[in-house]
Amino acid sequence: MQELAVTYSIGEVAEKFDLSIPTIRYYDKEGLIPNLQKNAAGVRRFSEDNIGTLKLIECLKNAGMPIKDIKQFIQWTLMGDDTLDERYQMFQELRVSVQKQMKQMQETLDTINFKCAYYGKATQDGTEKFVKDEMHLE
Amino acid sequence: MQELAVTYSIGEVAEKFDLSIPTIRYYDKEGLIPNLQKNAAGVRRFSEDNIGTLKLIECLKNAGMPIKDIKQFIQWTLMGDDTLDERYQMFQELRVSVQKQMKQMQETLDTINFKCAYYGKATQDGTEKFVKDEMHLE
DNA sequence: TAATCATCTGAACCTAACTTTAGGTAAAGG
DNA sequence: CCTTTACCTAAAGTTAGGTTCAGATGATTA
Repeated sequence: MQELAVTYSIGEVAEKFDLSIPTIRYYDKEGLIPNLQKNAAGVRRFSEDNIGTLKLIECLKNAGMPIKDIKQFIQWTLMGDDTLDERYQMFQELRVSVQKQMKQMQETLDTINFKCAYYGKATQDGTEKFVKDEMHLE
Repeated sequence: MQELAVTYSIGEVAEKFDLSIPTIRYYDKEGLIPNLQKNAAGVRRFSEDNIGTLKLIECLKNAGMPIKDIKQFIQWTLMGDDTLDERYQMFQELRVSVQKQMKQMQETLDTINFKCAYYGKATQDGTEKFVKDEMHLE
């Protein structure tokens, strides 16, 4: 019984993740995509597993994690069950960090909303003069 | 009647905003802090107004705005009421961008929470084997 | 008076994360 | 058979956002 393994070209993957082809090659060179196979001609073929790794990489990048830390995490996954504690701790710290970032971003959004109201009024008035006084002294 | 103007040294400001002194000088050099005065000896003295500008700079940085765009905004504020439309539009676009970032960060947090649960179980088991199957099939 | 601070300037340096360049290979279409 | 397309490598280049360095100044403390 044969396994029919679906794979993707680097171009397809780039499209899928909205990353440039050189970026994906760079991630590969950095060791972020383990077990990435190449065909006889040396062309990369991405498995579903590799796609999963890339999804996780994108998640960690969004969390603000630097490439070298992502690399460290990938190394840990390759080392098996001995590194479960490190990985668990990493995600717990990451959670705290992301929660902090979200709180901060909410404050940022509040300020921006205030500024939108401020400039909305100011553009209506055609000047900052009135809104400036209004909003500063109660 | 004299105004007694409270001012701060660069060291105090650095402390207050948790920025390095060179970073603040760099912002000044980039023109991000208009009307920043220096005393007779050439030493910067930060007014409440300058502090307000720095607060806004921090907000815009948190929103992911690059320094050159922040600079552009500061230029606009210096040009007066003629640039109200530009500033209003900038903040409206920034709002959309930050809302998008927050949504993305929530998804990131969801993934991280899942991973925390996954590795919590795995560390208890001492192996990924069980939790891997459990969480993938069903 | 001497030394220690905190500050200054201009210029060089640094790091992360890519991007670009140059030159080359393999398969598919006309 | 020729050309276009999609891919390859290694190495150099780029950009943002600072940081570090070298040498100088002025105010305070021992």
